[in-house]
Amino acid sequence: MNAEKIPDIIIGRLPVYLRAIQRMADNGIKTTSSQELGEHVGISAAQIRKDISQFGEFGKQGTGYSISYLLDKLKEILKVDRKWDVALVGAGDMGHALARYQGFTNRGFQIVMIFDNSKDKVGQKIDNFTIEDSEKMVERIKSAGIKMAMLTVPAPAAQSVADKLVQAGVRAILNYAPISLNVPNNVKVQYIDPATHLQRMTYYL
Amino acid sequence: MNAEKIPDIIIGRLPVYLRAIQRMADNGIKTTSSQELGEHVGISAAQIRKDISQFGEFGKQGTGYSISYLLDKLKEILKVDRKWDVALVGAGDMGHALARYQGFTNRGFQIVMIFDNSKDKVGQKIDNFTIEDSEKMVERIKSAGIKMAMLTVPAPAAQSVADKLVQAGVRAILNYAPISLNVPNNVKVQYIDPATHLQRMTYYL
DNA sequence: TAGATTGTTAATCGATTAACAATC
DNA sequence: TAGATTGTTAATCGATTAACAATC
Repeated sequence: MNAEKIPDIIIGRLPVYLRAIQRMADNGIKTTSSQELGEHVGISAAQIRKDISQFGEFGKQGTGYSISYLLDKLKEILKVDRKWDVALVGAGDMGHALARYQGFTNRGFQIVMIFDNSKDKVGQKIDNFTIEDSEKMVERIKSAGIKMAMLTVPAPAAQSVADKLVQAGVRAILNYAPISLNVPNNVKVQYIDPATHLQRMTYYL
Repeated sequence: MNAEKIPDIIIGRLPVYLRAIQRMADNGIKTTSSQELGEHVGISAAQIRKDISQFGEFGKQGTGYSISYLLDKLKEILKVDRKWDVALVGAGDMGHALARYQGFTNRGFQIVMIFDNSKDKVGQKIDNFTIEDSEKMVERIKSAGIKMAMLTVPAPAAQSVADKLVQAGVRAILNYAPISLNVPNNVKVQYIDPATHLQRMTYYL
């Protein structure tokens, strides 16, 4: 493991490699090469080798990478060799879809709390979860030591909820609200805004 | 308008600028500066000026940018000064959430068809939409001339559905399935995979 | 006018690619 | 061994930043 700072852009590609390697593992494949992996994810073989080699020598000349070994290493690097508790804020349609999404559990995450500020929704159930009152959010997150949250509230509420999440000790926010969030440097935000993503493609049509 | 090729990375930032400018317009603000806009979106003022100036001289020295003018120009550049028809494939929880999402219509998009391959779901309604049979998808999309699609099918089905979308003439796919898609060069794909996005942040925790 | 802010240039910084010795 | 493929270096390419003349 290298002590120098790894660029964000490399960290951003690792989950894509991990996803592809996991899929190969699920298909019973035992080894792969930077070339083959590159074809799967649409990235050059040279870049994949360079990215991976930032963290150690995980391959073997002549034969490539052991899938199970690389899988373990990538999970370890990304710290998804454990399961992170995640709070979900906003129990609208998108919140419901995420609460019921089956794809988190194999990939290092589990939703453990759902909040909403509507008195109608508080107390209702989504599968096994009971929607809790946003008023108790800071306290609940803080005492549970939760570091990650997903934000599916309307845009006008998003910044003030984000502020509360930060106050509660959350360090990583997956933001579904269509607005840029202002957070301290030590807090990470990832944005998912379907309209923004669509707008990144229309230019080329 | 500049004839040279604009880098993808710049095109990718424009929707973020557009979103912020739209918000300022909604708040009744009339002008802004590269500095102010930069603070809102977390990008340096120099970069914003450079990005915008690729497409023309939209600002005024001393006073900055007219919000309404910049709004119009950004929409025009991104081709969201019109409304794009979008097909939605996969009527699971995520498909339902997108079908009911209110955030597309002001931003240049409208879902016009929803497909699923489950015989149970075909014929059911989501708000005003009737879920259609995937078997008719290629024909329906082709005859309607639809160029954009959102993919919310399970990962194992995603590639084959993407192939059909391409065959139907779709040129832009917003892919919610947790898998890298293989498409021709003239087809754009954007990826939304919440687990991948979360995994981009755990490294820093 | 004086102050503010653009658009743009040049310098810096960072990322990607090509190439190949090392070696499995 | 011969063939394949890594890890790494150096070269190239591209993106960001700093600085400032132009000008509103």
